[in-house]
Amino acid sequence: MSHTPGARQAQKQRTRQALLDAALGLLAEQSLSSLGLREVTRAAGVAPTAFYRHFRSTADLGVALVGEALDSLHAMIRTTLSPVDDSARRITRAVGLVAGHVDAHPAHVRFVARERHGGVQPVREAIREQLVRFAEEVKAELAKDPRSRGWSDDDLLMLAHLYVDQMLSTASLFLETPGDEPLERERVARLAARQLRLIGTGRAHWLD
Amino acid sequence: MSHTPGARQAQKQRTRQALLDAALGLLAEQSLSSLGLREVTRAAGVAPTAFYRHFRSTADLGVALVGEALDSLHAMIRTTLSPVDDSARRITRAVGLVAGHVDAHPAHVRFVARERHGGVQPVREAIREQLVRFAEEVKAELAKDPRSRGWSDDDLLMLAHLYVDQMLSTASLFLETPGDEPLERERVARLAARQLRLIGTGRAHWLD
DNA sequence: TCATCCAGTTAACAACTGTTCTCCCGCGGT
DNA sequence: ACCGCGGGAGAACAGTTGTTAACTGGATGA
Repeated sequence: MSHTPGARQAQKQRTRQALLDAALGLLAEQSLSSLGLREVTRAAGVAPTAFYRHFRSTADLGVALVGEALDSLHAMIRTTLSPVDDSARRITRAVGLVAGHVDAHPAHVRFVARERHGGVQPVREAIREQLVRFAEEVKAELAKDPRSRGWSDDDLLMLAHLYVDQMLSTASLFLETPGDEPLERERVARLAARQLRLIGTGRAHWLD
Repeated sequence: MSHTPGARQAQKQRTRQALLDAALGLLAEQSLSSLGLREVTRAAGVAPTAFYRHFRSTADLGVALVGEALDSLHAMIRTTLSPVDDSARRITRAVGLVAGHVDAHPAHVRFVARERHGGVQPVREAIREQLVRFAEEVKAELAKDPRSRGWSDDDLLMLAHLYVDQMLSTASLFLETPGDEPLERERVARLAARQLRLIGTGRAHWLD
């Protein structure tokens, strides 16, 4: 019907996205290593064999999901980053950003937390690689802070990893608390804020 | 009375242990949610139907594994606990204990790290419950320290959770570094030591 | 306009899964 | 010495799995 260039590839990427979305949905209640090829195609509404047009295996699909999930995390890290200091107001703002991201992309957060130590090696490596990149980005931002004067590169990277791990841990904690329990959410938020404050305190006196 | 040392029940627990060990071995390269009943019995050298004499499902077996794995972690936490202070010597000792435990029980560490956020809800809850118990134990030990004077119970628990998470993170990091790379191991050990030192520094100035 | 390409389909394969029933046989209590 | 309990084996069940092959039909490029 339409000779518009790209309608072909557009449809292909559409079903590819349908497969990714279907998989992400199914991964809410299982791990990637138990995700079946047919299961995914069934949920996506396509024939089993169509899967091979996009991915070699479910592990391959998992690696693609890592990119998707970490892209959304990337945006949050950026916004969480700029105000990295100990001011109580900014810490609570950072925790709020994490909470908001968990609300906006719960499946992505769950996927990363679950498969970071999961049973599929290529996916583990892909996640680790991305988290290292994040830590380096955080380190670069920390280096700009006047408070980092006198810090070695290694120590800055160490602190960056600590922040990244803490953020992921907090996100996973938010994920586990049901959304209809605002008082529990507040408890988690205050716990995370205090942990960030303690790390910040350690940072302030690191060179003593 | 059923206090009979019975060769009967002894054999039963023997095959039960064989199932647990076989499962733990298989879980080195996959997640619990993809672990098959027949797969386990095959590796254990028993008939598939024998499985039901001990567990209702693989998820049930997973919960049993949590107990086993966390028992071994428990012992390490205890020994790591007593010298919780900032002396560089004791920190490196604690890190060494973690490294030693990973060497002694790699499968247990891997299982806990993997299934803590894994796809089987009952197992996740069992792990979380045990980790909460650990944190409370750590908190109790921290409370004995004269340095904790003036700390609120909530803050002590917060710090305890931070220590537990940090220990698990370190253990998982050791697990991922191949054992035949002593220089990489040393790098991980020093990273963990510095992170502990930073937390300890924050602790020392918490009440400022 | 027409031949080509290629995402998606249908059909079929052997292999594997969890679960039920039936049977076996050695230990434990009497 | 006997019988019953119960851990384990064996066979069979209907479903599901990943993967290959041959096919269809609409978009694509000359």
